[in-house]
Amino acid sequence: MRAKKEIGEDATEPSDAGPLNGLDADSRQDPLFVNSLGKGLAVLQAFGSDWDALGLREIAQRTGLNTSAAQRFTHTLTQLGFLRKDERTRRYRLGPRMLNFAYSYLRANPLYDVAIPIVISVRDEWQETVNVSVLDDTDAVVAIRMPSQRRINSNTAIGRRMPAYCVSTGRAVLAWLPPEQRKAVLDRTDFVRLTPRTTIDRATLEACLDQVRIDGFAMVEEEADLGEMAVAAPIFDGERKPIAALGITTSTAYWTMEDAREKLGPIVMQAATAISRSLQGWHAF
Amino acid sequence: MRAKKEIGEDATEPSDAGPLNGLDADSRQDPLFVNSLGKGLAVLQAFGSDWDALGLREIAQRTGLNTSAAQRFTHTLTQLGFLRKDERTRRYRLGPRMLNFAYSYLRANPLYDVAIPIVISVRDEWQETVNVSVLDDTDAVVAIRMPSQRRINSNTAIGRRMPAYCVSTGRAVLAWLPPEQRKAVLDRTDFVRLTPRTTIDRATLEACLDQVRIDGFAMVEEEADLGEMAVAAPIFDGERKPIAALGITTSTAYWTMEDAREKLGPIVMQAATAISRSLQGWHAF
DNA sequence: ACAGCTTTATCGTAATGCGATAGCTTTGTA
DNA sequence: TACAAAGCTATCGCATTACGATAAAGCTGT
Repeated sequence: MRAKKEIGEDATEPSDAGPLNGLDADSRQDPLFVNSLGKGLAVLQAFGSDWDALGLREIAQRTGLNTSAAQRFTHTLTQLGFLRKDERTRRYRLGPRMLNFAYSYLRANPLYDVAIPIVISVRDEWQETVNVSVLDDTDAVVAIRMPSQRRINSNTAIGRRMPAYCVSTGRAVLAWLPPEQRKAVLDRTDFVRLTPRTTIDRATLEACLDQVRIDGFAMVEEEADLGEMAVAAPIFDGERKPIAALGITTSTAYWTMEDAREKLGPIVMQAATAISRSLQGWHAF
Repeated sequence: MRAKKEIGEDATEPSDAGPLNGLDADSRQDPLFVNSLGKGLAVLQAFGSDWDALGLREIAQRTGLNTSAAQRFTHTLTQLGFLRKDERTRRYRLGPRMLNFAYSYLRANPLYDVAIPIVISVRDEWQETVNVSVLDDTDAVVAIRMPSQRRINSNTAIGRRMPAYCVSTGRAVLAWLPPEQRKAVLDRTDFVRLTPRTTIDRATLEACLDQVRIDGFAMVEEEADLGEMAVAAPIFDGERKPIAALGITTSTAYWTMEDAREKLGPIVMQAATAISRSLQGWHAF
């Protein structure tokens, strides 16, 4: 009975195998993969943006775990302080300890220290929302965000993930990726039309990225959120790898494309360049 | 009973069964606690604020795991995208996915949406660093931070944790906790002298908290960081439980205590009150 | 090139997590 | 108020899963 189902090798086994219905595709044939850890993290990720707390049953449903497993994992996470439990309603919420991870990430990354003062001064000078996003595979993830007074899109916060192809910061990084990497990322990308103006045609996008390289910065108008436009320029690490981008997000109500191109383009380029300069000697991966 | 037999009906098993009794040794008393999850999260938390990536051996050392375990957990976390591995140096770093957790936490909490516009307007009007911290047991954890231009303490970022007793936001919350809760928290607190001016005497602190209640806000000067002073007022949930505080942090070079008390005190009180007002109907736990 | 150290791969073992189930608490409805 | 339904908690035997020792393979530096 040991056997461990080595894929198609179990002629001796009485044809059971089948309905093990492993919930996680990755669990099956990777002997180094610790399933319990994956499940536990899945529980944490089950907490979406809902304002109400989750009951055990709902957590189980969202993660695909059975009640017993959900019970064990919520219990463990509560003990460790990552979840909080309302003893009265018996529901769970994420605890402030979840912020620890962001802190560790930001502090362990020179990008944060270097970019913060620059982001702030650009924001204050132009009174527009400024952010720095890093590329994570096919997504652009907001790492720093300083909202302006007039346009506070509060559904954006640190950690927000958007498909790179349709946001300015994402495109700024994509444009400077080595060709084969750009191709690889776009191959993995799932092109979805987020607004009527989203570019979902691969060829169009590639042409756009080429133009971005010529311009030195990326511009996007209403391709991710209606009413928003953004301008972004790439940030490079010490090996000239594009790892992030600094972007200004504003409203189509305040700027025309032409104005933005003319005025904000040079601003983001300069700011991003200043950050890259301070990142000499840093190797990201 | 005996379910689980759907898979591979093996009656052949001689039912020897191991005596799993006894032998608890030092294993955890808690049968619901999933050790693997705890260890995996310990690995994530092993990444401190160092800028250099960690090798397997160092991770093992920091977490107290042996090499094999560290290997499994780093592997798993890398697969899941939480760690990144430099294939050349074979070292690990936290990946941007770590920011997901912060995003979920912030978005799932009405405090964030409500506080952001207020924090921004206070910051812009006074040109001082404004933040909102939530109480997590004995710690105050920064949840929102808008640094001013003139004082950018970049070693503070979202998620920074400070002992509640020595920071203004922490004291503002402690002061309004119900007496028995305040006592319980302080009982658990480890009083450490962070600067020469830190209050570490319990009685002095309690008197200070009582005064905070009278004043309506907390003031702290150089008790956590030299050269810094801060003023903070409590934020309440719908059940009038103090859950967080809004604070202004500034430099002793710009303000005297008297000026700050007179001018900033009312500001933070008003801002915090406005936030609390919008939090009616919200029950935190 | 060799020695020392770190990382990767392998594998037998038993401890750990699994999941069914029964008892208990809360919520909803008449 | 009582009853039913749903959700949560506690328990337990079993086998799957994680454990950790070890050997092989890669680096690093003298």
